[in-house]
Parts: sequence; C-alpha cells; structure tokens
Amino acid sequence: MKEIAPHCCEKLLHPERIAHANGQMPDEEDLFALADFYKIFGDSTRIRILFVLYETELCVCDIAELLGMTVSAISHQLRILKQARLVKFRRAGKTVYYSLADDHIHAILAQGMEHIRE
Amino acid sequence: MKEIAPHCCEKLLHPERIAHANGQMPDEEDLFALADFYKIFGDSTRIRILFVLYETELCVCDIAELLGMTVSAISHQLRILKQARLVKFRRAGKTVYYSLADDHIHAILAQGMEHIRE
DNA sequence: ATAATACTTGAACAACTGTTCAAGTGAAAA
DNA sequence: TTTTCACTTGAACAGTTGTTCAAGTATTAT
Repeated sequence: MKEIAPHCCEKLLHPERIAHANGQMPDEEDLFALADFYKIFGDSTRIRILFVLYETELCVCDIAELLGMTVSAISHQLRILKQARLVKFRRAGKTVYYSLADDHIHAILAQGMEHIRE
Repeated sequence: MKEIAPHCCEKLLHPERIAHANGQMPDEEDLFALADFYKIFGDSTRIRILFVLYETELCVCDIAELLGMTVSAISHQLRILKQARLVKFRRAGKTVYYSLADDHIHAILAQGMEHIRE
C-alpha cells in the first residue's frame, strides 16, 4: 500500500548539522555579490582582455587586434569590466586607453592562473 | 569625398605594445581553463552550496532544505561541482554525503569573500 | 562648417545555462 | 522479492549571455 512518504528533511535527519551550517553562512547579499564577482572572470574574452592589459595599457583597437575580435565586441566587454571596476580608462584625443584598475586585480589574476597550473 | 578608412591597427598605432602584450600572454589553453574555473563559482546556487559545506558534510536533502530548493536542482549542481573536483562525496546506505574536496577550496572561498567585503 | 576616426550603444539573434518534471538507479527495509 | 527512500539523470523550457550589425557620439583634422 502507498503512503505519503516523509522526506529525509521533514524527519530532520541531521538537525544539528543544518543548524550549524545555517549559523555560519555569510549573508545572502554577500553570497550573491561573490557569485557576480566570479561571473565577470568566467568568460574567456574578458579573461583574455584582462591578461593583455596585465602589463600595458592598450586602446580598444589594439585589444581587438590582439584577440582577433571586432572592436564592438571588445567595447561591450570593456563596459562590463569597467562597471565591475576591474579596468580603468583614460581618454587621449580620439583614443581611449584601458588598463587594469589596480594591483589587486593583478594579484587575483596571478593567483587564479597559478591555481590552474598546479 | 569618401575613402576606405585605414583602421588604427592597420596603421599599427602601438606595435611595440602589441608585441609586448602578445609576448607575455599565457597559453590560450590556460586562459580558457581559467575562465571555466571561475565559471563554476559564478553561480549563486553553487556558491551557496560550497558555503553550506564550508564546515560540515551534508546529504543532498539537507542542502536542498537549507537553500530552499528541490533535491533535483541541488543534485544537478553537485554534479557540476563534482566534475570540477570542488566537492567530494561518500555513500552511507541510501544517503550520500557531500563535502568540500580539500582545504584549498576553503582558502579560495575565504579569499573571495574577503575581497567582496573589502 | 564638413569629414574622418576611435569608440560606444541598442536591438536582434543564436548559443548556453539553470530549473523543473518525470522517469530511472541503487541500497536497505519489510 | 517487493517496496521504500535518497538520490541521479535526461529532456524540455525559460531566462541569460555574448556577438554581430547598424546607427550614434566625441574628438580631431581639413
């Protein structure tokens, strides 16, 4: 005969573990912010842009040339990187030069790359 | 009168910078691997799973309960985390317990969260 | 002024991703 | 063996994301 099955968590299989895990969780807000932060790095075009800017500032056209992509595509991605404060820019006449926002970004990229090569 | 415009990079506006940037770039392969690595962390469900597992091992049902999501949705994400070697699991009867793969993952999560709270 | 250039932006489209739903495992209890 | 339970998996669907294309802005040159 069939009955409504009580689920594992309705029986509170591990109430103390659930309580503990719940107690040490960061704020929801921080968790979403962290996911969004990683999301920026989770695209190969953006990662490649960040690495061509690792040592030099470059104009949009230079970056497009280096990555073999259109200026428009690069500009769209630079906008995302700009909003996330990962790159900064300065205007010199018609040309706009982009560079990494600060040394913190260098550190993050270096650490990430090191992890991949472990 | 209109002419075909030579682009900034066809004129090689910054040939030395392009050469330099090209010379210090990591392998394409590593860049794609790095983007894929960050991609895993770039989803709030996966980040939340990693943080509920920060100190305790939990079964799938516990995680679903904690995050207010279906067991199926959690299981799908655990599969991705498993393939990326961010979590490990052990079977005990009908129950499967998941935990973070190693202390390295703890370090990465802690560093990321610290950056967000800067 | 007008034209040219370096870049930006909005809309459209295809590709990808995460969740749901239903069906399917595997282990243990009856 | 059959049933139950914890979990997994495949297909479908909606929502998101990245690129292209065309049009637009800002700055300089003529």
